[in-house]
Amino acid sequence: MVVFNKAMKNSKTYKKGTRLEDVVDNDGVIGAMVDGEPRDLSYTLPEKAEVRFLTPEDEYGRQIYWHSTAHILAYAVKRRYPNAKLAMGPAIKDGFYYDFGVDRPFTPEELTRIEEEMKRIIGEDLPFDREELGVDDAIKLFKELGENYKIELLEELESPVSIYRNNDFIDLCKGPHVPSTGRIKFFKLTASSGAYWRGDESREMLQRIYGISFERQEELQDYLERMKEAKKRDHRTLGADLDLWMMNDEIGAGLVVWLSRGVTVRKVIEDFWWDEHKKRGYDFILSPHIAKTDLWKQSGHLDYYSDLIYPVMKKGNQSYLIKPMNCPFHIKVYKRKRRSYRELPLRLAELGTVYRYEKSGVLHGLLRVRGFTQDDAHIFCMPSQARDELVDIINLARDMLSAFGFGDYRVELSVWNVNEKDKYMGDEKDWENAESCLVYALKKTGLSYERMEGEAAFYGPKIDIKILDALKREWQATTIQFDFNLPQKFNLKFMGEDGRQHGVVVIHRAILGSVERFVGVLVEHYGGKFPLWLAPVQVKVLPITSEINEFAGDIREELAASGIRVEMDDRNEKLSFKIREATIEKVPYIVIVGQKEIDSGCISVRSRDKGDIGRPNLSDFISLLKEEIEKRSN
RNA sequence: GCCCAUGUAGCUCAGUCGGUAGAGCACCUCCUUGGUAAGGAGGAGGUCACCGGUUCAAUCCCGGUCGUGGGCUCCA
Repeated sequence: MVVFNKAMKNSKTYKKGTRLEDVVDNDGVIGAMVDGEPRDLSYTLPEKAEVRFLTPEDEYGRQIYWHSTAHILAYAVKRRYPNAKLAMGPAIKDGFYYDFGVDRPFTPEELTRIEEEMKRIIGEDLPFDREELGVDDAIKLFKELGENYKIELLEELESPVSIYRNNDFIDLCKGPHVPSTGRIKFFKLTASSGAYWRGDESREMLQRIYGISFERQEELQDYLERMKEAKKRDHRTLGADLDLWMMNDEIGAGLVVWLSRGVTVRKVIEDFWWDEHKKRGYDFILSPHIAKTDLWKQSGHLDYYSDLIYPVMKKGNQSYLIKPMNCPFHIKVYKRKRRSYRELPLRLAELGTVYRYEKSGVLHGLLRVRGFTQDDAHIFCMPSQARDELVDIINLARDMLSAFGFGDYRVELSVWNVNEKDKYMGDEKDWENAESCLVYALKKTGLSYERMEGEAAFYGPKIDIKILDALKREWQATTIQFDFNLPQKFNLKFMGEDGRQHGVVVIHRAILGSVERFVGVLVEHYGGKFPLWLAPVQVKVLPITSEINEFAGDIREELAASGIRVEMDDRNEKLSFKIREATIEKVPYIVIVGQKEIDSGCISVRSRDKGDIGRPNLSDFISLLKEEIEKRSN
C-alpha cells in the first residue's frame, strides 16, 4: 500500500489495513483529506491514496474541530434534556451551532450548565465511533430514539449513511470528527436564539445554541477580544455619541433623522459621489417620493414586492404609493421621448430616497432601515454597449470604494438556476448573453469572483461586491443588475442606425448601496475616527484662558474662511478637560492657543492619532490640512 | 413576521418581595484663568415606554401595543 503526501514527494508504503491514525506524523492532527475527501483518523487506507493531514490550524481542520464541538454540545443537551430532539449542528464561519427541538427555550443560566456538562464530556475523552448503515436501518434506529428531525433528513438521503457514537449518544452525521472528545480544549457557548427548522419560516421554530472552540486559550481570548472590539465600533452607539443621527420610537422604527454632523458627513460623501458620476457621463435626475398606484402595477413591483410596499394612499378617486424603488421614474425619463442610438448609453443617476416596510425583526441601526437613499442609476444602452458599460461601472465602484479605504472585496456573480427556468423572466439567450457580459467585465477588471447559481433576481443576473472592513467583516455595497423586466414591461426601444426600432438593455446599479447603510459601515470601519476629508468637525480650537478667546476666535475665523470645518471650545474649563472632550469626539486636529502662541505667532497642534505634533504657523497648518483633504487620506 | 431577552433622568445603570424612586456622567449657577484625556461647590431634571386588567393602592403582578437587542427568514 502506498501513501503519498500532498506534494507527492515522499511517498510511503504501509501494510494493508493501515489506518490513518497509525501513520499520523504529529499530535496536532485531527483528521485528513484522503483523495480530496475529509476522513476520520480511524479511516482505513485504500490501496493507493494521496493524504493530507489536517490540524485545527487548517481551514478544513478548523471546521472538523468546530463541528465536533457541536456534537459535544448536542450530547450535553441530551444528557440534561433527554426529550430534546436533535436537528442539525454544522460548523459555520465563526464556530458552530446546533438546533434542538425543545419545549422551552434555553435560558442564559442553562447555557452555563450545558457548558459544564460539555466540560465533563470532554474530560471523559469519549471516542467518536463511526458506523455505516443503510437508510432503512438508520430510520429504524432514529425512530427508536424518537429523533423525528433526523428521520426527515434520512428520507432524503441515499444508502449508506453514517452515524457517530460517543458512548450512548448517537447522531446522524456525515463527519468527520476529531478522534475523541478530549481533543476539544477551550470553548464557549456564545448565544442562543430561535431558528426555523430547515430555515423555512412556515416550519416550526427550533432553539439554536451558538458556540466556538479553540485548541489554545489565547485563541479563545483573542476571539472574545475581537468581539469586544466589534462592539466598541458599533455604529449605533458611536452614531449617538458623535451626534450623527437619531432614531426615536415615536417617529417610527427604521426611520432616521440626520443631525447636523451626520448631514455634513453625508454631504461630503454625496458631493464626492456626484463628482465621480459627472466625470463618467452620468445625468442626474430627481424623482418624487410618491407615484400613482398604476405605475407600480405596470412596473411589476406591486406584484413582486407587495409585502414591502407601504399601503396605498387614497385621495378622491386617485391612489398613490410611496416609492419602494426609483426604477419607474427613470424609465419614464427614458420614455419621455423617442430615443436614438446616438443618445446611448443614457446613464440616469439619482440619490433617491425610498421607503420599504421591512419586517420589524430585521431592522438594525443604519444598516437595515425603512427609509433610505439609494445611490441609484439605470443605464440604457444598446446590447453591444453593455460589456463596456459594465467594465466602467466596476471601475467606478472600485475607485469610489477605495477612497473610503475599502481595498478588499468579495465578489459574487449571481446567475439563474437552469433547472427552474420558469421562475425567471426572459429567455435562455438573454440569460446566457447577460452572464457572458458580466463575466467579460469581471475578467477585464481582473476581479476574482464566486459564481452563485440560483441567486439571481427573477429579472436578471447580477454582480454584488461585498466590501471587507477594518475587522475583515463583510458588507454588501455595490450591486450591478441586468434587468429584463423593465424593458419588456415598458416596451423600451431605441431607433437604430438602420432606421428600425430595437430593444434596449437596462443595467440597474448602486455603488454604495444606500447612503444610510454606507455611513453605518463607515462608522464601524473607522471606529468613528473619520479621516480628515470626512470628519464632521476637522479642527477644534482650544484657547487656554478666557483672555485668549478673542485671539482664538480669529484663528477659528481664518480656518473657516479656508473651508475647514472648525469649532472653538471657549468654555471656562481647563485645557486638559477640553482636550479630553475633543478626543472623545474624535476630532482629527486640536489647535491649542495661549499666551505663548500669541507671542510666537505659531499655533500648537495636537493630532488625534499622533498626539502633540509641534508648532507650525497657521498658514502652513492650513496647507497641510488642505493637502490631506485633497488626497482623501485614510 | 417568528423565537428569546429587554424598556427606570439626555446617556450608562442601581432599586422597590405592591405603598408614585436613586447613583455616576451630561446639563444649569457660582467659585476657579488652569499648557496637552476629568478642578471644586451647589442646583435642576423622571406620569419608572404606552394602553388596559387585578388591587384600598401598580413603576413592580397579569394581558395587549409599541420600541430596542441577539438570532431565524428576508435584504440596499
